Amino acid sequence: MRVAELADAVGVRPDTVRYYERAGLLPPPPRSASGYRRYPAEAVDRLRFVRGCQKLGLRLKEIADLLAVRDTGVCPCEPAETMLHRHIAELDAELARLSALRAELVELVGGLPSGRCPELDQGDWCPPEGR
Amino acid sequence: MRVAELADAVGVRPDTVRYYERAGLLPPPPRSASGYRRYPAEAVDRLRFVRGCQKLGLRLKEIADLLAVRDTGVCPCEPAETMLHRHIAELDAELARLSALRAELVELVGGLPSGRCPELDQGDWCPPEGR
DNA sequence: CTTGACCTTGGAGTCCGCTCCAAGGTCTAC
DNA sequence: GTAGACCTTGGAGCGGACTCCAAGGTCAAG
Repeated sequence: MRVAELADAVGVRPDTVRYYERAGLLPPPPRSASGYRRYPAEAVDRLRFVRGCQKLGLRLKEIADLLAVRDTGVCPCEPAETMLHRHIAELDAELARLSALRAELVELVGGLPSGRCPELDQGDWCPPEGR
Repeated sequence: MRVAELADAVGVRPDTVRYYERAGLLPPPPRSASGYRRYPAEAVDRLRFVRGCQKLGLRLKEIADLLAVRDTGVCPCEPAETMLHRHIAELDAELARLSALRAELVELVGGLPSGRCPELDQGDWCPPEGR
């Protein structure tokens, strides 16, 4: 299959497929006589693996590491587990941060219409009045 | 005050202050005879306003918009309220997304050690076995 | 045989908020 | 008067994952 066919099969753009190749996620495929990339059917699986991992929040570098293990013929479950545990911890931290931020924003806008402009901990909302 | 003094007063780097100036968040200050930036005391307030807004998750462009209103002498509460409401909605969406992702990861790692490698919705975890 | 859709490449641009650099000038304390 | 800490500028680099470009080559349909 050509690059656009592979891309279509997984719902990405041809540029993205070529980018993954440059990034080392997809092996350079064989070429037709005229230099076109000709992908074997397994390329679809591999590309789907990449997209699946991305949906889980893994970065391309991490996916590349998993694929490197997978390419030795070993299931990358073990490194994946460590990786996913770390990601869960990161998510927890991010969720806590965003929740706290949300609470702060809600409190702030809750006070806004009531009358006077608030002051942030630092920095006046209102312009200095002619001082 | 000099740029490093202003920066120290608010806990940022001199480069950041100059960056904010280039970005239109801080007005170009008067210069000393030798070309050094000489900030008036009010610059501290303005810089603190910027950092306070950033802590709330506003982007520099948005802060610039608020400051543009503030610079007309009007309190930017009204645009800020609209902006903050939008940010709360964005936070809600992001919190929902991350929560769902976390649940998915937890489910996935929960099943991992039990025995066999899972398959993602798309893309095998395990390498193709000699097919 | 022409049209138009595909393909190739390397490199640049995007967003965001810095952060760092080099090469030069200035200011302060001793 | 000199060391060393500051200041100036424009521009590049970073991270992350693309996305787009130009200039050229290829291929299938009509």
